[in-house]
Amino acid sequence: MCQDGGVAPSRSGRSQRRTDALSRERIVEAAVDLLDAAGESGLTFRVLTERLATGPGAIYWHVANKGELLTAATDAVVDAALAAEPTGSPQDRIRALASNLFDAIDEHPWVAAQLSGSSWQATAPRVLEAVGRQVGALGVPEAAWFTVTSVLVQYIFGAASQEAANADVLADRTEFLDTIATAWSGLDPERYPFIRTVANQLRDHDDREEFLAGIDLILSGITAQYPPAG
Amino acid sequence: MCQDGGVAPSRSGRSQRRTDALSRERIVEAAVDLLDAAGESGLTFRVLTERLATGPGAIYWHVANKGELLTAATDAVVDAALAAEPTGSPQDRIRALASNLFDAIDEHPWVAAQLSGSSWQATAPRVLEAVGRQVGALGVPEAAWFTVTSVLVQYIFGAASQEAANADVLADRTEFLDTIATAWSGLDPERYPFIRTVANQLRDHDDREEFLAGIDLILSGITAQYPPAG
DNA sequence: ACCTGAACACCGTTCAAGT
DNA sequence: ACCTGAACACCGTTCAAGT
Repeated sequence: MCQDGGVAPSRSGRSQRRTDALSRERIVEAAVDLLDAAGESGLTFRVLTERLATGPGAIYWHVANKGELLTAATDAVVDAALAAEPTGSPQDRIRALASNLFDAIDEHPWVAAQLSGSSWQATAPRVLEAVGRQVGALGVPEAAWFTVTSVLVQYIFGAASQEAANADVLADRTEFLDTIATAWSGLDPERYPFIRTVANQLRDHDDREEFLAGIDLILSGITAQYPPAG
Repeated sequence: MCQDGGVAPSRSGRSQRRTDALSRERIVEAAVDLLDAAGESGLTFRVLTERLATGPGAIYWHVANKGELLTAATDAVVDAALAAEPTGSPQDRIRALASNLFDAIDEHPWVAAQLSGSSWQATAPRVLEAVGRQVGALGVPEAAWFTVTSVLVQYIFGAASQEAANADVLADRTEFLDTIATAWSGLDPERYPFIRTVANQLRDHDDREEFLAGIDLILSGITAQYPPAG
């Protein structure tokens, strides 16, 4: 709880450790930990104050309210995912960016719900910037930059969100897919002919692979609609 | 409120048989109303019991907990959006389905957050079935049905969710876009060259049009990767 | 400036009791 | 079977008071 590990020798009998003074950064870090451990309902001010060994008022000094804390936590995760500069062809870079974002949401499933809420406002510019640059490099005409970039970003977060929705439900991946596939196989064939046909494809598919296949499909569409100048 | 002894013979306008008895259906209906009116935080058991003139225990008799209620409400909205059978070419039908889902989330923004949570489990089969049938009709080989359908559905919900995120923040659409565009124009040009270039495209864009352009882009990709048998 | 901690209004949920 | 309503544990947030 209050491990000190402090470098500074202090005149403390019962004084607060200055080394781990509370800060916005430390609060956000703890929030991410709690969210990772137990999902959105795992982040409460009581648990947070206990973890940080303070009172609620201390946290409110650094953070306006729970919403802002959630936004800051989301921001931290997305920023980390965008930190690595991708290399290679524009296509390769788009795949790498998409991969990193997908993995980040997979590891922090609570981010998905945030991004379809008001936290999106704060995060959008950085994500659009990172993807948009590569769209420009792809040779897409400037008039279509925004549209094309939006499609990619919306797909990335749509796919990652559904991945997160699944991750929420069951930890064991293959067992989970098996359960769903079996459930789907049992649906009324009159009403769900497509689902039944496809149930077995679900059984041994790889989410990440499927996701990247989707990126490639969209990249194909971009090339088809905006062929590289030649 | 208006407690109405039996089945009143109605004569004019919409005939609405009112029964006093509480029912799951009536509860879900009220929940959707509350969510529409004030978002996710607008749905509380207190407001709900008041609206339905009962106690919490009565609601718990019909519904297991708040989560189940939220899932049921989400289901109701999505089902309504899928109710209309689309007509025309497979492409037209996919556009129509996408439009209907987009509009449904635009009208009920709280649905977006639900679909990236556990409610997705319950809703997925119907959505996939509706879209998947058209993918089959498109001439896509069966081995790719699931992948292609997933891409479309993930894009639809990704785009709709971000639309919902925006809708949450401000009611007035054009004023909102203007605010964002202005904010974007003010970003550091060193770090956000793409965003700045694109800020003006944002100013007079139409969300729905943009969304449908995205659908067309993906349809292009499908045709490029799986050309119709000649 | 930064932090404490009791207090407040509100939340989802339960349950003995009524019909 | 269906409903009532008081009660419970917990939540985000505030604020007078301390350093």
